[in-house]
Amino acid sequence: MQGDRSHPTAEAIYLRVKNQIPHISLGTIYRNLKVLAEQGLILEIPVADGPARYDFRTDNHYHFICDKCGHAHDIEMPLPTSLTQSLQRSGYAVRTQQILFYGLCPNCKS
Amino acid sequence: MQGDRSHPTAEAIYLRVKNQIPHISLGTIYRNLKVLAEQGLILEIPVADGPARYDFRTDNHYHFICDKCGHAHDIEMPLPTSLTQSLQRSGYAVRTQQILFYGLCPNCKS
DNA sequence: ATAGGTGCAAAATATTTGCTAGGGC
DNA sequence: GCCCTAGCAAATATTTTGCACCTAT
Repeated sequence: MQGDRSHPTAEAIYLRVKNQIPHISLGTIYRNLKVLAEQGLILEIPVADGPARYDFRTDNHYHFICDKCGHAHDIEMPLPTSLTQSLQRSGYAVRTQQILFYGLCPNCKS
Repeated sequence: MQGDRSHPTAEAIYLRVKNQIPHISLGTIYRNLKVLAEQGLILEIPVADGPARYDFRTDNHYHFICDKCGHAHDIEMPLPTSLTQSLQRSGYAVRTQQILFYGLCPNCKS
């Protein structure tokens, strides 16, 4: 699962895990995802008009949510650390950040 | 409402509007917020662990959600347009973007 | 009269929780 | 046995929707 780049919803994870552990329940999935997210081991991505996505990558990167296919793409671009630094100078303690783009992905655009 | 900087939830907006229009319903609030957001006239901000916030500013800016007080602060920093441009060069059609920081705000940090 | 927007309430969706029970030490 | 975690189902939270009605054109 660590190598997963598909940003699945809790539901999708549930279905997948169920193949391995047929009696697992959705509640358990949510419970564990929440704990993992609190620990900072995974990333919870709340999305407009839909269930949250989960990301198993914890290195800083962006996401692009396609309006049409709904797929969440990883965007490989370096984070401008200047933003975080600037915030910290202003007295904010940044725990995590999230940069989200919405629009049409290359596939759906054409 | 246009000058509002408090990033209210639909519920908060409902309560406020109800002062003016006592018989308004929450469903109508949601309905109208959704339309406005689709038109790009307001911004819908999905938040982890809570209801979406709405922002009446449409100029590009960031938000900082405090883990403790839950308040959404406006962060006044210029958007690096290079990111969007880079995405567009890669074939993405960017409709809107959203940069969200989570952590402790200056008030709650101390 | 017709179109568009609304109230109301039910439905749909998403997530959390209480409680009981089972597995590992 | 004790503790931790899970299953299950109910509860909660959030958002959307159907439908009848009202109002302005």
